[in-house]
Amino acid sequence: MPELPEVQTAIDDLLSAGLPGRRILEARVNRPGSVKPLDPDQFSRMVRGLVFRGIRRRGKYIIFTMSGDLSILAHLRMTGQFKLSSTADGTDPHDRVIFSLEDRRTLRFHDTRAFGRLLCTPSPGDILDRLGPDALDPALTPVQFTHMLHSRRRQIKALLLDQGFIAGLGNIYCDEGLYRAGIHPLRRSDTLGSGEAILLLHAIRSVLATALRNRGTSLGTGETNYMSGGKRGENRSSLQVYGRENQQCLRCGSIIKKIYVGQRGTHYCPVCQPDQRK
DNA sequence: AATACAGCCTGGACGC
DNA sequence: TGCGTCCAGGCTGTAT
Repeated sequence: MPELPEVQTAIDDLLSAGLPGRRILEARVNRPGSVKPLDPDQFSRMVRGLVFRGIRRRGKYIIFTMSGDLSILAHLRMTGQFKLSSTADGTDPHDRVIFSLEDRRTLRFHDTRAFGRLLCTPSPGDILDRLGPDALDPALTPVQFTHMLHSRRRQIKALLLDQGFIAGLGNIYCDEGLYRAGIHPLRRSDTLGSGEAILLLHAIRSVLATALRNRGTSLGTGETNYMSGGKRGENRSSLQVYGRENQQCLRCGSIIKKIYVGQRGTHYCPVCQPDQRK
């Protein structure tokens, strides 16, 4: 599932493949829903002739800075991937949007489950300004993070998943961060001591940094599996709780539990993350 | 303000 | 083997 490390890996791969500087000759939208709320013709007309200038990330959004003061915002959601091919390969039914580039390569937005979106806009801030600070933004200090947690009173796991609170975390790295910080996923955010809050931010960043080094987490195989640059991510072996329900905790040997928090599967160790709800 | 839940999708895992 | 059923996930919109 693309979360911050997977999105960053996708960006890094596009950068090293030399996407910046390339011009879009034409865009074909195979699935109208993938460019909503624009309609396919509108989208194609808008991006035709634009040149990729830069690629950045904010939370889980990819921001392609384009010529003409436009941006293309991409959200991969569950199964979105960008594929850059040197030739016009055979058609794939899951290539939702296909960009023909001036250098004869093709950039494909491949998305099995079709949850992902591409948006071309002059004002990406309309969307990005709704996000909280990026989890890896050094401007987010432990002290600020502590204040943020104390100003809300929600279950910590649900809060970390809220992109308007902090941007970039998804289900996997939330569970991993809470585990490493020893915090129960149902703890209310305003009951965390400042020591715990600081530990949590550090744990989250450490989990993300490891995942980034491993090029993200790929789980199963096949169509729904995360890949970038034609390669799987190697982070799965670094996961300590996610997907390990009914297995032993690697730290204390207790059995990892799975519960649901806000309709999301949530994995934790009942001993290492004691329930101290107030 | 927080929570719940449907809806968007479809491959893959599972049970029979 | 082949069918049916359920699940996974991020995010938005609506209702409570």
